[in-house]
Amino acid sequence: MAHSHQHDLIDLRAKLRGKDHRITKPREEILDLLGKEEHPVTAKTIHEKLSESCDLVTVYRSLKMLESMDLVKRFDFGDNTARFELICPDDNGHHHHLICKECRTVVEIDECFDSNLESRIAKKHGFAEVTHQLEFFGLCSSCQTT
Amino acid sequence: MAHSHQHDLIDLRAKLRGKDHRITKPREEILDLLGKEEHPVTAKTIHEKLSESCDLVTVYRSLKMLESMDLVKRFDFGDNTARFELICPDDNGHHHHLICKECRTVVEIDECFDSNLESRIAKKHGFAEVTHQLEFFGLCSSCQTT
DNA sequence: GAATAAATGAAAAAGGCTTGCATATAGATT
DNA sequence: AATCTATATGCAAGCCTTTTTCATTTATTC
Ligand SMILES: [Mn+2]
Ligand SMILES: [Mn+2]
Ligand SMILES: [Zn+2]
Ligand SMILES: [Zn+2]
Repeated sequence: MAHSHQHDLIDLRAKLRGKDHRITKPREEILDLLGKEEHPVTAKTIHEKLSESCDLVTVYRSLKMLESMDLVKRFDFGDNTARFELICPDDNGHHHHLICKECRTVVEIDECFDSNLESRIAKKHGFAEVTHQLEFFGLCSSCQTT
Repeated sequence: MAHSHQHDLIDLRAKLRGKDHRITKPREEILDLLGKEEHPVTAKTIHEKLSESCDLVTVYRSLKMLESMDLVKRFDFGDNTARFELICPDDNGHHHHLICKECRTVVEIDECFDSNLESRIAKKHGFAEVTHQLEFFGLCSSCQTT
């Protein structure tokens, strides 16, 4: 844990260098915190979990910056609240979720549709750099028994 | 146009009857207006386009009601603003969009991935009534030349 | 036409997120 | 280690979408 954190920080320094971006306590701690989360979390949740507290505005600004550096990815579960997840190298941030409409339980999904669909759509409409946002919604086993 | 509107209204009456829901001018006109749109529109846009104006709150309330009756579907293009589209019978409201990250141009997409993916995911995690939200984002041909 | 349950308007507020500006601090320079 | 400078932060204010409250109006039933 301590080591992987150390590693993250080295990576972070490398990524931020030359961009005139600084390593600050809030940014460190936000990354650290995100590294421990299993699912996307809201800015508010992050703010509440910070041990060395900072302003909520700083959390928003940090997240925006980390997102722009491709260290963090933003997800949208359809409740008017952005959620953030650390981008991990194996899926490069590209994965999806299954969310219970009732209790809001989240399951990480590692499957995706065939990429041909996306490239076909891109080509058909002359679009470039096409990506997608895909989330599944349903009723988890507990919530079905109502 | 006039006829299809008439038809919509008959449908509407049928659907609302028995639910203690009433046919009102704002609801009629919102449905009428949505029937003319090619892409999802925001509550604000709808409000601005209403000829017989009503309060924006009424637009929100009407949309929520129409959504709950499965007459209208809500979409999320990732800009913190809900967009609404009339559910048309041929796709039953299930379709997706391709949105230009730059100019926000919207293309209606009628393709989707194989439904096996969804049922596999549902089964694997014990979820029921699983649906999905899928939107594509990219750069349209005009916006690529930057 | 009267009764009644639902819908509306108006004002206020909630909630997420952003902006402006003065102050503090990271990282570079000496 | 002290200094410098651009970047980051805190705080207050504001923006924007959406919701809530409550008195009034209106659609539908009888
Ligand atoms: Mn995830
Ligand atoms: Mn559409
Ligand atoms: Zn559930
Ligand atoms: Zn474009």
